[in-house]
Amino acid sequence: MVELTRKQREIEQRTREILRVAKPILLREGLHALTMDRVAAQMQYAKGTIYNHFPHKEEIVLALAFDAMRLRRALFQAAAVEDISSRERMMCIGLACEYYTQHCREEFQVEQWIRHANIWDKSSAARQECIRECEAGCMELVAGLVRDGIQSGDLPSLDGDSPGHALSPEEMVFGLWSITFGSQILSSSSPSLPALGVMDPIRSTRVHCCTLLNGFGWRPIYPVDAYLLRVEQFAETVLPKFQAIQRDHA
Amino acid sequence: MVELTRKQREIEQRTREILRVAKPILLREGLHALTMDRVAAQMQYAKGTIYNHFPHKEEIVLALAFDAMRLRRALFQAAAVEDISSRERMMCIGLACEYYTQHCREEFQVEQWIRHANIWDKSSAARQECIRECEAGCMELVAGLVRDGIQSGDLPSLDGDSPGHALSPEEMVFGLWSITFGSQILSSSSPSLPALGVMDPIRSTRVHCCTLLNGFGWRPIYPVDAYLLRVEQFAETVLPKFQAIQRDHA
DNA sequence: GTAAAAATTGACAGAGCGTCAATAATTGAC
DNA sequence: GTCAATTATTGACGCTCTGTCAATTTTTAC
Repeated sequence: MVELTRKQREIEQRTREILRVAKPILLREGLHALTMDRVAAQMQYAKGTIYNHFPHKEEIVLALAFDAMRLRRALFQAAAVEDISSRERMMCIGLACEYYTQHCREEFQVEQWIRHANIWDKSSAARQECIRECEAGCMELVAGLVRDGIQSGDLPSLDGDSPGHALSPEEMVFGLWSITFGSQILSSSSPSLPALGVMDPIRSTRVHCCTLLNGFGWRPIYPVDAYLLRVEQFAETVLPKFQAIQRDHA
Repeated sequence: MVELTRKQREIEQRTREILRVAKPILLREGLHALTMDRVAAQMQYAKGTIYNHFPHKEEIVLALAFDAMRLRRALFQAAAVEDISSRERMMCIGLACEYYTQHCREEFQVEQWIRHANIWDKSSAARQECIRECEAGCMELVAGLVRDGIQSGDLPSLDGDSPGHALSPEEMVFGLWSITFGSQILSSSSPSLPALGVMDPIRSTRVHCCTLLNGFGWRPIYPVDAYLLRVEQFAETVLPKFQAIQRDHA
């Protein structure tokens, strides 16, 4: 649509280059090591030029996080369109989460930075909006699955005949989101987890999700053992897909 | 035990005073506003004196967070000793969490700062240990309840007769911890939650915990409605206790 | 009362931030 | 191809915060 001059393309290219340079500094040495001076020096540009691209380093961090979230969303998307039952697609979303934390470690790590108040508050409304939208997109994908479940009759709805639960689709998403998110944060920020007796947080989280989904009455109801086996099966199917998506993203 | 000279008491007193001064700055204006110069000026001391108490501002933040966590632990403790069934005491722990996030807002907010990598990494091993210990203490309280449940026969154990679940006590704690922690973080860092359809995150979280506990097979098994009512009942009992603890803490 | 120990002070060096006037490069009209 | 207008680049500068330390004051112990 928009015609870009050579110069404009160059500038855009450099924006990407700045992110490429900033990422390892942030990941390996932390926020305090990421300085505009250093990025400029490493790229052989003057500091002012970097400031033309990003008004402060926090925006660099948020831009990196946005990239990371786009990868997450792509994984979710791939998981959500598998040609299987709604509950099983939900299991695949879980696998996407696992894949993201385990095999897209850098992206996962970068994503955490947006929760830091000083970074979030400092960044522009526009970029905040991008991120919110991406997050909402992920949530919407999952909520869509819940609605599919209700539509297909696999999942009793709030005002349906089964009084076993009392949650709207979005509230169910909130529960799954909380438990997945909570486990991931605890796993990544609490190195003492094994010492506390949690040997295999991934397996635990799978079990918890299964328990929650069973509790919602989402058919087919799985005994935990069967569920764990089924997840392993799906993992083999979707893993190559996830890998391809990760490769394309870079 | 230890005899303290007047001077030593003065110094200890001042350490507390520094925290008292720093807290509102951190809460209301954020980390960047919390500078040693400013604390010193506000207390009418030279900057060097403040540095005698804390080697950098990050330690001030961690000290504040430690205070906050001690309050949390005290609330947990009060909840765990209620003279009711193990499952019901677990419900009270949930209420303690809710109380902490809702009515000890400042403490909850301060506690979040320890998750910030730059703050955590910069602080001394000693203070990190204090915090870890306090966190482990909270976890241990909950794990104790799970063991009580198993002992009393209300909760089928891993190698027991009910194959309905497959988790160790610590893994169950991990699940409850994750969902509670996850909800709290999402609620506090995602102001768009209501916009996404999650109107009452506290109620949702209660339902999710109930679902999880039922899924563990923890007797008495509650239908969601009955559970919500029971929680409200308990809330009335424990609220005054919580309030007293909060008052004493200040 | 006095000497040793401990605490306090604030000036200072160092580092990063973000700005901006000066300079250089690019563009487009003729 | 030239030149004026536009746009991009530069790095020195002022500012703020950090953490240190030698000098000074206060406290302690005898």
